[in-house]
Amino acid sequence: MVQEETRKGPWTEQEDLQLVYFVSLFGERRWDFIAKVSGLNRTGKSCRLRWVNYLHPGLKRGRMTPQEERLVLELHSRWGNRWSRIARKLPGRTDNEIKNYWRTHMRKKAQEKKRALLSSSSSSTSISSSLSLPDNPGVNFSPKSKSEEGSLHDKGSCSRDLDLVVKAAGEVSREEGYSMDQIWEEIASSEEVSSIQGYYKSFSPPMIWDYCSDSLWRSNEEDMKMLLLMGGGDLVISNYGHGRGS
DNA sequence: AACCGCGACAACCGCGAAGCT
DNA sequence: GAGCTTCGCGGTTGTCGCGGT
Repeated sequence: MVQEETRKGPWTEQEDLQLVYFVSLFGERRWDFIAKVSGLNRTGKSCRLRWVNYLHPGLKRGRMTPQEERLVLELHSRWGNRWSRIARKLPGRTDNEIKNYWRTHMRKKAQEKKRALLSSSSSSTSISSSLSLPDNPGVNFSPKSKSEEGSLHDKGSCSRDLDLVVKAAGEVSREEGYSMDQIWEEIASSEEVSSIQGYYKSFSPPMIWDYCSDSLWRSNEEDMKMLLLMGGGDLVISNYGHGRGS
């Protein structure tokens, strides 16, 4: 038995096309089955992810709007890292997208706070010693990349409540180590208190995510088959957008 | 022009829950 | 009820493009 190795990495347009077609035939379930019969050399898991995060009709692409940003902050302060739950309240956005946004956004905030803290307490060594500066390797900030270590040269603006939270976080971290995520959580919850009150009450978007999945797609099924037969994949995929710069 | 830092996004992995036999 | 399979979630890593130096 010579089994081809399962493909990993970026999806090609052809793979997207195949996946879209087979999901249209069999629906959004039995991903292992779809992976098998489609001839895609992918795991069911990978197929599902690709569909949910990229190929699903009705996905919004592009930057988050200010409303969406506020809603993410609000919901995160309520539910924590329940990304899928948060995503259900943002039609067209995926949990992955929100998660990525959150990490980027909060990382930036945390870095700004760290810098603010350092500049405001340069005379005191107690707080700066709690942060994971290059010369303080013992503290659990666990940066995954150079970018997370933060540059000391940039300037950032910030609010008072954030200062308090990060200061408090610094106190704790001195005691026993404190993860970046925990600090971000604190930052977010303080932001929510200061700036987002009442927003959620006035914003309750329709849950199109809940009903768009099958019905929307099915209307295109015949078109899809035609395009496959005609070799018109480029057209279809361009409608979904494909990777960067589409 | 080359390099670097950073943001944005895609994709993988591990684990637990849910569903099925 | 046990064992197995499938699915979904959250965390993490990798890659690419862009702007600044």
